[in-house]
Parts: sequence; C-alpha cells; structure tokens
Amino acid sequence: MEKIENLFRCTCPVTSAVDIVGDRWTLVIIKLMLIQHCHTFKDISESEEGIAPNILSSRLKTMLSLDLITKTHPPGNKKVNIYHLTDKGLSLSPIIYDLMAWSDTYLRDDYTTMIFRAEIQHSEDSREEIILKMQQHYQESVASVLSDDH
Amino acid sequence: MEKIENLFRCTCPVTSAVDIVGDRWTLVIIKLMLIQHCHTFKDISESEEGIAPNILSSRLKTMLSLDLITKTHPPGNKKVNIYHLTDKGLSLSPIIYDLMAWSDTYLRDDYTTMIFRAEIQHSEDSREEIILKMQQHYQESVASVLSDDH
DNA sequence: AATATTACTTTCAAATTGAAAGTAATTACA
DNA sequence: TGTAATTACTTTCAATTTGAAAGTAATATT
Repeated sequence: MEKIENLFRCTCPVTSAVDIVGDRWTLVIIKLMLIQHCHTFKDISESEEGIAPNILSSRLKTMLSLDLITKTHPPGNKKVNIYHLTDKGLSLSPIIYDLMAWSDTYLRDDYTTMIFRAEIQHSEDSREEIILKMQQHYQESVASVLSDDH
Repeated sequence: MEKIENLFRCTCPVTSAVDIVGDRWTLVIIKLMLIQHCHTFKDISESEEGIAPNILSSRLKTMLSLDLITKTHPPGNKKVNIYHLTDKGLSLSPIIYDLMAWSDTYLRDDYTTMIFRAEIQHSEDSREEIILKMQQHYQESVASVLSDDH
C-alpha cells in the first residue's frame, strides 16, 4: 500500500496535476471517452491514436486507482467492460477544451492536415457552455450504453 | 530536417497538443517560468521539482525548437542565458491555471501538504482576470531581468 | 591571477514504452 | 450444442526515455 505523497515530486499543485496527467496517454484516453464516446477497451484500442493493448491495460489500471475512471459491465453482459469517467476525471474537461483551442490557434498553421472538431468550431457558445454541453453529451452516452436496451 | 507531421500521432487537435506538452516536464517548466519567475537554467535547476541538468538541457532545446520559449542574454552579460516564454508558450497559461484549480479541488483532500498558491486563493477575480494578471506579472518580470539595471 | 558561477555535456544504469504474439472468458451463430 | 468470433486482456522482449552523478568550458568576480 503506497502513500499518495509518493506519487508527487513536490508540493506545487500544478506539478502534482502534471504527476497525474502529464504523460503521453492519460489525457488522450480521457479525450477519447469524453468527446469520441469510447466506452470500451476495444473502442479505445481501435482509435486513430493506435495505443498498444498492454499500454492501454496499464493506463486504465492506473486511472482506476487514481479514481479518474470506473469500470462496470452493461446489464446482462459479463464480457464487455464499460469504462467511464468519474467526477474527478470529467472535471478535466476544461483542460481537454483548452488543449484543443490551443492547437487550433498555435498548431494549425504548421500542421495543416489536423482535423477540425465540431465541439469548438462554428459555435456561438462560450467556453463554459461548450464544456458543459460536452459533459452533458458524454453523460447521456454513458447512460445509453449502460441502459438495458443497448 | 524533420517534418512537423512526424511529431504527431494522429490528426486530433487534443492529441497533437498532448504530443507537445504531454510529458513530465514541459508544463512544469512553463509553470516555473510563468508563476515562479524562473528565468535562467540555474533558477529552474534549483527549484523544488529537482530536475536533472541533462533533462533540463534537453527539454529547453525541444521547447526552443517548438517555439514555446526563446533564449537571450541580459544586456552586457554573456554568461547568463535568459529563457522566456513566447506568445505560443504564454498561451498555455490557461492550462496551467486549470491544472492548479483541478488539484485544489481533487487532490488536496488526499495530499494535505500540498501548498496553496496565492494566484488562485483569496481572490475575488474571475479565472480570466487571474490568468491575465499572471501573464502581466510575468511579462514585467521578464522586462525587469532584461533591463540594463539588473 | 585565482576562484566562483553559470550553463551546460557525458556516461551509464534504471524505468518506461511499445510492437507482436498469445491466452482466457464470454457471446453469437450454425 | 458445439464451433467460431469477439472482447479484454497478458506475456515477452527490444527500443527509447529518464535520471543520477560526475565532469567540463566559458564567463564573471575578487
């Protein structure tokens, strides 16, 4: 049983957050769940990002232990695991939004084949409204996957 | 000369941003510059985070090549290098703020010795105002270090 | 001229990442 | 009912990244 303190390099809140999400995959997995509604191991595995199954397995375990996600079976199905974001994980959506907005402004000129995401383009909504809608759509999709008639 | 496309795993803006800042050090170094006004190799080296000099050297090179930071000498000093954030780098400050706010909400209960940052506590200002002030204070500190009388 | 400071580089061991193949449990279908 | 397909992994091993420790080179200070 390891102390949570050992996860953290120092006492700075920013650095501690980076200790949790500062790697190649954690925020990408959260984005796949939140925006692309990937709910299963397979969904995430088959994404454009091309994560290897051993890496995905290890990341999901870490994210479970950090309480960023939880794991359930859909009703009446013992085979498929549904992974979904906890409040703690879902509360990282502003960071997902900001990363997307930053790329739009600072990467697109150099990286012309980068796609546009509907979530941020052609919208009259404010940042806060867009984030809220993303979270609501996500919650609905989780409810749908976990409902009896799916 | 490597194509910028090779930096990126796929065409998603969020994932592309993670390809730039998704590691153990980039956002921490930006935070040290932005909030703690670390302007030199030494400043960053001596921080609580304890980054090894070879790692710092390699990160600064990458960040220079990505145009997140630039490098100058203070007037009349050929020894000290001043690293400072470009617009592109400074525009990551909302993410620094969000990480700090997220830690305050979701990490503090488990990690009780984490410090409070004045930037976010006891403030009547909105998120946008806090971010703006952070950026302004940072710019002033850069101007001061690069001025003749320092 | 000697010492201290700043900004690194080099070396090497340890940890992490990732590709490829394999396995085990469950479900769908003939 | 039994065979194939699907889902969710695990195992193995090579490659890359990270990091600790020590060393170096240029500039500044005394």
